[in-house]
Amino acid sequence: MLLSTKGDYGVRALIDLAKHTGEGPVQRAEIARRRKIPESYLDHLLAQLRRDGYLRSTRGPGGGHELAKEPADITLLEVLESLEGSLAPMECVLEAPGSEAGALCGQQWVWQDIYAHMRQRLGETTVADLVEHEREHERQAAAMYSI
Amino acid sequence: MLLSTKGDYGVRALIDLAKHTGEGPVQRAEIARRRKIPESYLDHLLAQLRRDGYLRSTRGPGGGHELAKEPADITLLEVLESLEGSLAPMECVLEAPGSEAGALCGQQWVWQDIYAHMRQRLGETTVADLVEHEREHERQAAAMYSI
DNA sequence: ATAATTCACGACTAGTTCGGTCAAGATTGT
DNA sequence: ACAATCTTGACCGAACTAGTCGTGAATTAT
Repeated sequence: MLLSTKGDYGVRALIDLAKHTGEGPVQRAEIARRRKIPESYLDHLLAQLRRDGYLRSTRGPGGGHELAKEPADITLLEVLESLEGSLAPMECVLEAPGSEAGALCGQQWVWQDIYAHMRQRLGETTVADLVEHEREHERQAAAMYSI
Repeated sequence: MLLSTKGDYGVRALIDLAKHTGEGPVQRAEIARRRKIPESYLDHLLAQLRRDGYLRSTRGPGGGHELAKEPADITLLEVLESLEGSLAPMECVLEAPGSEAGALCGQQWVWQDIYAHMRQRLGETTVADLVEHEREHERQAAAMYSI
């Protein structure tokens, strides 16, 4: 797996926060319950996201977490790289294309192509898109149920 | 990283064998030296590739390893999945698109798209292509040197 | 003041994977 | 017999994963 649960859970949390913008701070426990994330683990991910400026937190009763940016201004690429580090699929894609290490690898050119496509897709997808997709999914589920 | 050194080294070994088809068995030590792979580690990778039918080995003096298939009939996809297991970039891409786990994930649709593209590219690239690319690289390097 | 609520931060842990090494054995050529 | 070569499995340290837990700090309600 390229992504660990960090990238999965962290994005889930951002989606949850994006869906509740303008309703005041959302508590960790709520996010954890709704998105099925162990609460004490979510802690670390929220801390990371806060350090990188994606959300701000307030303590005390009525406190919680809020997005610090517009959902449409947060790309999947930047969030995942914040949570997971580099998304390079293999070591040698990070080497220069003409380098000795790149040539020794033998599959560098294939993976650099795949990596570029991956970053393109992740870079053009925002948290707002993810929320929109989820809302669409909910509408379809509701329609099914009403039949 | 999605790929460990297994996928890297294993493919290097296949490229090396493909380049020496028709010259009789190639020894482990030769491959290890040319491709900069720890020999006793390469051992395991050759064993895996043999089990999956990509090469055959002969023991004793003059023994070594040979490809069991045409280089053009070995795709990068199958080799890497043999060496690394599933290349799924995250857990939820393996869930059904409409499932509960898929919906909970939130980014499933994006990654299924990326995964499909990745498999497409890897599936249409063969060991023969990798060898050809390497030969092209060598020609260019030789041209540079002759100036 | 003080109690209750909520986040903040770091220590700790069990389990797994990574990237190997090493030793003992099997097989074959000379 | 002996040397070259592959075969197999045991073993190992370091790093990473996916958490838990405890203490403390900030804020609000009473």
